[in-house]
Amino acid sequence: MTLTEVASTSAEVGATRSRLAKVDALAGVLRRADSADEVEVVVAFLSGAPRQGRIGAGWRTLASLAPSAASGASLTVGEVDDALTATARASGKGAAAARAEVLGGLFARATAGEQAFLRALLTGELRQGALEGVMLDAIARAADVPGTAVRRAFMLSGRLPATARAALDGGAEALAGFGLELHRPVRPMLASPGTSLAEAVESLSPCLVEYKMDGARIQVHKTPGRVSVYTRTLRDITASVPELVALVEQLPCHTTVLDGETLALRDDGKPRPFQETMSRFGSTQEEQIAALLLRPYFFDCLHLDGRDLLDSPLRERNEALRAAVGDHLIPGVVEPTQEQAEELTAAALDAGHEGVMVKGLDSAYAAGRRGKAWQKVKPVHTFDLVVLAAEWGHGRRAGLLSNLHLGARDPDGGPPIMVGKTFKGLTDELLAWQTEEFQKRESHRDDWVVHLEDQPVVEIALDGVQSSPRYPGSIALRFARVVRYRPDKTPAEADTIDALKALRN
DNA sequence: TTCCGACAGTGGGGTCGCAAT
DNA sequence: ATTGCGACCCCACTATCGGAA
Repeated sequence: MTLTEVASTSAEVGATRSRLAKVDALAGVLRRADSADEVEVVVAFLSGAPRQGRIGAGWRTLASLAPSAASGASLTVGEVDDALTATARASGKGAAAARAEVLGGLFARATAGEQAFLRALLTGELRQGALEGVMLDAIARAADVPGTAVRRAFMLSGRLPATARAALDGGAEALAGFGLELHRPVRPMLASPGTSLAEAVESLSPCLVEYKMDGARIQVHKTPGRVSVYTRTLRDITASVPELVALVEQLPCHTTVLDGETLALRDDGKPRPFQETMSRFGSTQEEQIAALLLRPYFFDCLHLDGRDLLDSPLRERNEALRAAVGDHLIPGVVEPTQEQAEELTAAALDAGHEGVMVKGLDSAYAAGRRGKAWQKVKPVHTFDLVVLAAEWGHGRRAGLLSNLHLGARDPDGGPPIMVGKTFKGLTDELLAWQTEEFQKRESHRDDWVVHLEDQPVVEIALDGVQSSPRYPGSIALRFARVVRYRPDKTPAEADTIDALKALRN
């Protein structure tokens, strides 16, 4: 199959807003693939995720290529796939030059339309309104099998191209062949935000409430003599977490798959800031690994000593979990009253954790989905801050002022101190309003930023603050989002940076 | 007819590894 | 030694489509 056909399909998918039409177009191109190998490549390209993963070249590298476009189309998807493999393989001294060489050659053979597609694909900005979810439906359509069968196979294999290959090659039977396999990670179940503790407990009852900790998600597979540890995105990090491996080896079970959170603690038992856990988590250096001990807190069990539990209700998985992990269980309470749920939440916050998770005890493990069966409840802090400037948006926000620069009041009377940015929480209406209003209040601008005088006050919700090497006040907001503008307030009435700093414990 | 689940898009801060300077 | 890029952790929220109620 030619790259042109894939690129034009992407354009076709991007041109319609109808999801059914997107699925039609994608299913069509999958049916026309010449081989099973080609199906994998086409699925990868049109879901925005090349099989090579990240290839070590981003927007900066691509911008430096700037070759002229070929006049005629000649590239096949197989050739492009080979070029990406060669690019990803480059390492060591001269790797950047080698990548530029390969990609430069590839781009020189591509037409203008093909270049645009490749550029979007490699920077992760396909913006065709179809990624994994829509592609799953397209695979089901192309192979004429139920969507649920495709979704399940994807959840278990974690790989979309391999799922598509099985569906188109062997149909429903091949898809049913995917099972939970030890040392092959499944996509983790995700949670959605809950409105309040009372509502979450009420709507999910009978439920389980447990601590929500501020660390990194881990999935652990154990068979006799072997332990593997994976991240939320299914990356294998076994080699960089030896203390977790050693600990799992000692657990009172032979074969298991566990889901949990890992983080580092202070000497007094309280959690270290997320930044410190991440520093340790991301490192592969031995001294760093020895310097800070990661601890696991398990909250789910997908397999125990020969028994698959994915489809079992949480109640049963929780019983298996308790048998499997000993005292490395995350603190929680089964079928609490509202009062007990509140007590647990207070205890979690008091211990320095983020909040709690509320989970329906009758629910199966719906991997890879952000369903309502798991809800997180965290306290929200709101502050009145000053808008210092705004940046022009991209994509569907092109031509609109989007990303706000936020400042806190200086208690000593100086100019506001920048503490972060946000683009979240803005409706189309608000985007349109601020684009017009801010240009009236403009003091000056550069390429991407419009700076304001007569700065408006905006109410911002946030999860907390963290220390920052970037901002002048040495703190930055975590997960800031707009609640509403406060035209009734002046910058002199905004919250101070000291009030924000008080959030740090 | 209305409601709501699922999806994609739009980006935020921080840290690490690695190669180039 | 420092800097910049790329990758990957954590994450909230809105708009939209189309099936469910």
